[in-house]
Amino acid sequence: MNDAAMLPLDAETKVSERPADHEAELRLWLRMLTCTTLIENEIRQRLRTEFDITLPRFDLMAQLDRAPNGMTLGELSQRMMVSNGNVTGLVERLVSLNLVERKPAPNDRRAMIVTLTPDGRRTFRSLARTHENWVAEIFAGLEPGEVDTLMTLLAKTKGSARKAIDAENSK
Amino acid sequence: MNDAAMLPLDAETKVSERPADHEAELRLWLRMLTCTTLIENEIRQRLRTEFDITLPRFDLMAQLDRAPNGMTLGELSQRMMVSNGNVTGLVERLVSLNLVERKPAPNDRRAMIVTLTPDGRRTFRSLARTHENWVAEIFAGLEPGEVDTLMTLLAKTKGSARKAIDAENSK
DNA sequence: CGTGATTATTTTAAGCTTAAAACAACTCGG
DNA sequence: CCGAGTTGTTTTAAGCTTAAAATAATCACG
Repeated sequence: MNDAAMLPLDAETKVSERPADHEAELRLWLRMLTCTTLIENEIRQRLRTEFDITLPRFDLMAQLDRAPNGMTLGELSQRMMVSNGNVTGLVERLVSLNLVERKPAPNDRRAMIVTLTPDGRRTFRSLARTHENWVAEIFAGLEPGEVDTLMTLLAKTKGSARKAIDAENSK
Repeated sequence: MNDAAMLPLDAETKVSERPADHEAELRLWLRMLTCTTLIENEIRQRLRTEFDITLPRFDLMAQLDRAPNGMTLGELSQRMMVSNGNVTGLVERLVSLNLVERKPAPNDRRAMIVTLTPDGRRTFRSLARTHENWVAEIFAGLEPGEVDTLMTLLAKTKGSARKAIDAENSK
């Protein structure tokens, strides 16, 4: 079945040097990406057509909603997994819509603290309720047990990925 | 524990109208997104620093590599799940690098067929080998059985999402 | 045939995103 | 206390991405 199984591999041969025998992982990655993109595109489109807001703006507001005292731009960038400059621009646009506020941090003159405005919080909470229902509908075909299994396996995947990334970064 | 459990819900109340009792699905979606973004960012960065190519260009070439006779721009756009205009631009840039070729379709004067150039195919195949090893390392922490389970559950998730999307689109 | 709807692509404007460089403020060891 | 290195943010240039409108060719069907 598997080409690799037929090769007389030295026990010391590193995974990364073996010829193409990682199809299962590659197919898994592609499926994961397809699945995520499919859902993400749908949510993006619904946010736009039903609420006239972009997905990145929604995501940024979601982060702030969980942080009662606001967050610095750097924290936002880390949690959203996007670059610093990206957050600068997003915040600017949200400030101009009066959905978030940006004020200097009390203890560090370099940092800015971003918070939702009352209007922003009200708006986000309303969007979030609908958004949660969309997600529920999208995942409605899974049994509760399957949801749990996916949670666990994705947590494990994340751990595995982190490990590979850290190994690469410490080279 | 759950606010919703304390409300006197009518048995007829639709799922989509109940207050927030879909936390499990929402958390699953966020974890899926985090996991995918983590891996995607890493692959994007490696492609850039090690091969000086962007992820979208790599993805486009990957599609073409699987289609010996090339594909139209529309097919590319559908398979990559991006807009038509996006593909137009990507192909232009890849043509200017001599990695892909664009020629009129024989049977339809509206359509253009895109193929890898010999140079493009050689380049892609080389990148793809390394890419596959990266993916294998990233998923190395999963047992083969776990990979299978994930494949199955993601397929089911995709089906569930498709169903929800189609339902929405046919309204 | 001809015409109205559909399909394939490109164009446009706006916004998103990154990497890298620049700048300012902070930290800490000498 | 001061300078080197670090950290937080912004700026820049390039590329990615979308939605919507425009163009052009095909198709269906009366």
